[in-house]
Amino acid sequence: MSLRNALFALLVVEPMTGYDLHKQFESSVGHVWHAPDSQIYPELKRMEAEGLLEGEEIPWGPRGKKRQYHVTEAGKVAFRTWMNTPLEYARTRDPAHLKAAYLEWADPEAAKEQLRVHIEHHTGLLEQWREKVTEIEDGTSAMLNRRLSKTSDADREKTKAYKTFTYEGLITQAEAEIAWARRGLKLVDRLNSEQRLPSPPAD
Amino acid sequence: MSLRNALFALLVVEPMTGYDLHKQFESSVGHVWHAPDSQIYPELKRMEAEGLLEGEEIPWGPRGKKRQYHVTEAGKVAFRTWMNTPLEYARTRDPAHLKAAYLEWADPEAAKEQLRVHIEHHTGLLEQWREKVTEIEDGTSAMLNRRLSKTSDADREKTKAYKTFTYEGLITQAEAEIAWARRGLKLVDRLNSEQRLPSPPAD
DNA sequence: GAAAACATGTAACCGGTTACATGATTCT
DNA sequence: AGAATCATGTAACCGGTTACATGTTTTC
Repeated sequence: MSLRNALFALLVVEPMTGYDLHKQFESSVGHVWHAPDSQIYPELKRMEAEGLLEGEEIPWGPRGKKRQYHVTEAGKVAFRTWMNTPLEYARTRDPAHLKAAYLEWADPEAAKEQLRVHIEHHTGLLEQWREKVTEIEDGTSAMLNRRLSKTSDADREKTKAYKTFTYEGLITQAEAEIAWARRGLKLVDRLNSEQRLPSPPAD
Repeated sequence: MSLRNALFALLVVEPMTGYDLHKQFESSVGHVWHAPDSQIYPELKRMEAEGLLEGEEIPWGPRGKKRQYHVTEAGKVAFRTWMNTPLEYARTRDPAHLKAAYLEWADPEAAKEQLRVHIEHHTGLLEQWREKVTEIEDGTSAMLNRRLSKTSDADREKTKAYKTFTYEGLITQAEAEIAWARRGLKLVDRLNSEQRLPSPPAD
């Protein structure tokens, strides 16, 4: 049940509405967790019902209103407990590698196209993550600055360090995927050129 | 819908029963895909109903029987089509990295314990995958040998090469995770020793 | 004779996705 | 006035997990 903890992670920094959270999932945190609004709003209600959050009605314009949630003490305890509990590792389910294992069933061109898409996908991620690291280092991340402004001096360095550490991990992952797919492209070429050009007779 | 394609991948090699498939998911293919029997049997029935598989009742002992499935031509077309279609990349949902980003909320000891578990988990995977590569190279993989015996000479090298390629990719991933978590351990130590031992006065 | 492995399911549940639905406010 | 954004949901569905349920055959 990690959606709940992703929500905690954002709400311990500052109170937010469901819509604010939804936007966060589209950007920064969205890189490690994503959820559609249809999941966010009901979960917030459940968490409030369980006493982990407290919602406050805030007027918005002449007739509109919105509900801003903040984490209660019970909520902080729950979040801290989750943070201290080791993860359970689920068995892998990796379509990209499943496919790679049976690539002899694909047309060579289709195989290459898929490896190219793999490279593009992870190149896109890589760029975003490098940007994030730059933002953290330059102090130009709005979200992180808000978070740091509410953090004690002692914890400020930690907060930044762990964020950087996370993104560096994701960068390493992406780089590994790209390198792997590049090797795959060469492999497809090699396997198919050999087929067309059999080894010369040993005269 | 990749369970279906994982089943195809196994059944195009040779006919199998649901139980055989279930065992496969516990071992070799289980590294890139896993499914419990409660999912396998109904899916096989559905695939048969759709004409993608054909099941054959096989007597087993005096009273027992089992159902062995083989892929029909329509099934092969479906599998090949999937193999030629690029994957859609779903948005990430990565509990380990989500947690890492907020590690300042965990006790330092709990944080380190989780990084250690991460290392252990991926070390275990690494060992299994290295074994797989060795098996492929030595020709000691029973499953792969059965598969190769039904493969034309031209495709034999491809089959082996793509399998090796896949496992090498998984090895790189695991190594990256281990290296990352090791850096994390050092980071936790550094951040907490600094706290206890503030920088000496610049006299 | 007992245990391990073979063989095949059903049912309840759960987290997540997709599609649908609606209305207010702010910006241009 | 219209578009973009803010704001909040419901409902149907789907893939996957967990727990439950049952019987046969082979091996020791």
